[in-house]
Amino acid sequence: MKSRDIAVKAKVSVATVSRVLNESGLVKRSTRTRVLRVVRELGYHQNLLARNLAKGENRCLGMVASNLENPFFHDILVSLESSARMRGYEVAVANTDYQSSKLVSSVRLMIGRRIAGLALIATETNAALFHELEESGLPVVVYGAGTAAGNVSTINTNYLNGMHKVVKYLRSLGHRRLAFVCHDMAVGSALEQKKAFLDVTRHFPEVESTVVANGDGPQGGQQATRQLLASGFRPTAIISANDYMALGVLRAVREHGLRVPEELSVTGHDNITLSEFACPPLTTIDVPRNQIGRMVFEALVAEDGECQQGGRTFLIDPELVVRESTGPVRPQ
Amino acid sequence: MKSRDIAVKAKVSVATVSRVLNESGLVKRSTRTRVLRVVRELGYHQNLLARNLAKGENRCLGMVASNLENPFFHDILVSLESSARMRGYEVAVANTDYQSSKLVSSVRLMIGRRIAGLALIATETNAALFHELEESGLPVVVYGAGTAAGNVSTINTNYLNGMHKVVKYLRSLGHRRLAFVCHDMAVGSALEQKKAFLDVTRHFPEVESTVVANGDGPQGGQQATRQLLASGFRPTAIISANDYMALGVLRAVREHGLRVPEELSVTGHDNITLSEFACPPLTTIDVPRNQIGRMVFEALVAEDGECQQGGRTFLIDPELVVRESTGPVRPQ
DNA sequence: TTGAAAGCGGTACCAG
DNA sequence: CTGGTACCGCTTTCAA
Repeated sequence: MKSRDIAVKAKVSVATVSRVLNESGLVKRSTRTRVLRVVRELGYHQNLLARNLAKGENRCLGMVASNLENPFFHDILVSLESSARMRGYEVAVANTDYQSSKLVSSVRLMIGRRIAGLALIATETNAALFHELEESGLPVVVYGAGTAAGNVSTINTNYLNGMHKVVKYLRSLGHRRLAFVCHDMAVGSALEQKKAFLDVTRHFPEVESTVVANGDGPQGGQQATRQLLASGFRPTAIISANDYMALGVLRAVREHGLRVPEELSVTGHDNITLSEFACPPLTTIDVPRNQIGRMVFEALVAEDGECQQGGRTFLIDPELVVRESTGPVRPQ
Repeated sequence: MKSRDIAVKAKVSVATVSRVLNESGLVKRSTRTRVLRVVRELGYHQNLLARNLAKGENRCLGMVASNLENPFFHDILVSLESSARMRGYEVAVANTDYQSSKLVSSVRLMIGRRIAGLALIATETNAALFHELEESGLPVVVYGAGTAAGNVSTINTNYLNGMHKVVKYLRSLGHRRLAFVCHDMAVGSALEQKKAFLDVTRHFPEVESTVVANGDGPQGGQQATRQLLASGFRPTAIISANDYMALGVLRAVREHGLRVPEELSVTGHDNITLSEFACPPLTTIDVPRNQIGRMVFEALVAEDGECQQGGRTFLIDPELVVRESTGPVRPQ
């Protein structure tokens, strides 16, 4: 079914059909209703491929994320979608599962689709791809990596600051043996976060620390923690790279027979909704996903609806949220 | 940038460029490499809008779900994506947030995109839309609602059976006062599930029961449970419509000062990954999302890669998974 | 092995 | 207000 069919049945030209469907140009009321009736009768749906090709624009943004299963990424998507929807854009998503190859193929696919802007909310990176993106002129915003330039904007969380708040807080509770549980991806924002932990602990010479890594998610957190608790190092507090992993950390700690926070404190990062439903509710670092989603949209689409030009830089300063998974060190 | 540009720079025709990019037709080795070099040099990406328009096919499936934040839906998406990818398809997703209006607009958008098949994994329904879909001839598969016919297949979970297993199990532990916590959407699969609860409890005349509803997710489960515990009815076991809500149920029970399972048993439904990380780990009904994802793909795309024709029916018989959130009733 | 040209289903400009 | 028509960028015969 094509606009021609509608045109014939409604005894008008395709141009007119196009006009009524796009509410562009003037059309006599009677012809408009006639066309619309035929459209309804025939159950016609415009071919958006043709439409976008002809118009040369595609009001669609792309977002590629490392792991949409992690509510952190998902929340950003939801927020971005809502901003986008409000301005007549839709957003196409792709998951990379932390694989660089999927990152590349997803991005290529999106470029092929002629999206109006691209959000890279991924932990992993790919230098060649980034270069390609810079060349392309496509508005791009990347979270947690790289530097703003030309068409690419960046949004970063101040991990150093967040980590400092956590460690200072734990120190105030008397903790001196800290463990950091993080992803095993030694790139992008995961790396930043790990560096932040190392940097901050260095400033507290009395603190002993260790790092243990595994996959993202509860299972990853659980595995890493099992490993940690079996290692001989006996932390009084575990700092998790994100809340989603922390869920697994809590489980592993419990299964080891340790009570939280009486015998071991645990902190998360991101303040996802689930962190409040953890047991006990997680002390964490709040990273405002809503705000990030809005920033992404702003970075990609200018006020006037045109594509954004200059590369902008956004920095997020996260806050500490104290709940029940942390407490003072008790003498053994 | 267009294929014309490549053609000019490589001193060939656009037809040839098309041939090498699609590996269709024969091309002399030397020209092929020349074209590919130019493509790389110029960082050219095919315009997929034009390509799909010209080819008249779009190897892309659509999935619209009620709430991708609920890991149940998300797992189905992941599974479908993996099946699709293996056969050269991609999948476009849309979220409806349980709103019928979003359902309709998302589906229309997908039809406009000329997707090859559509999966409706949504709780809510819309009669007019379903009718429209039947007319369209587009391969459709719907989860948890409607009946197979023509181009539409259905996948259903045998809620009755699952519910029977749960109630029988709880009865064997001595429970006689049961509460069912579910979504407040009185349509589609949510309705089926509620009916299943009502039907099954009717078969156990000694059982007292009540139903309380709220939004999906932990907050919904929490709210509903607060309401329940304040109502005066004092259940010995709470059956949650899904694990994601159950997370909130557990929290509300805990915050009410009741211990699970000693003072109150809780069950979930779906067996999402998180159910194992709940505190205590949830007794639940396993609904195999992987299998559902594969079924969806099978229902949409035939073996030979053609569109599927006949409407098929799949029925899933879920299993009980006993963990630590349920226990025998203790004398008060 | 390659090129020319007719679509694919729309949009948008120009006449009338 | 409405119709005719030249594209949009790519695929696919048909000839050469």
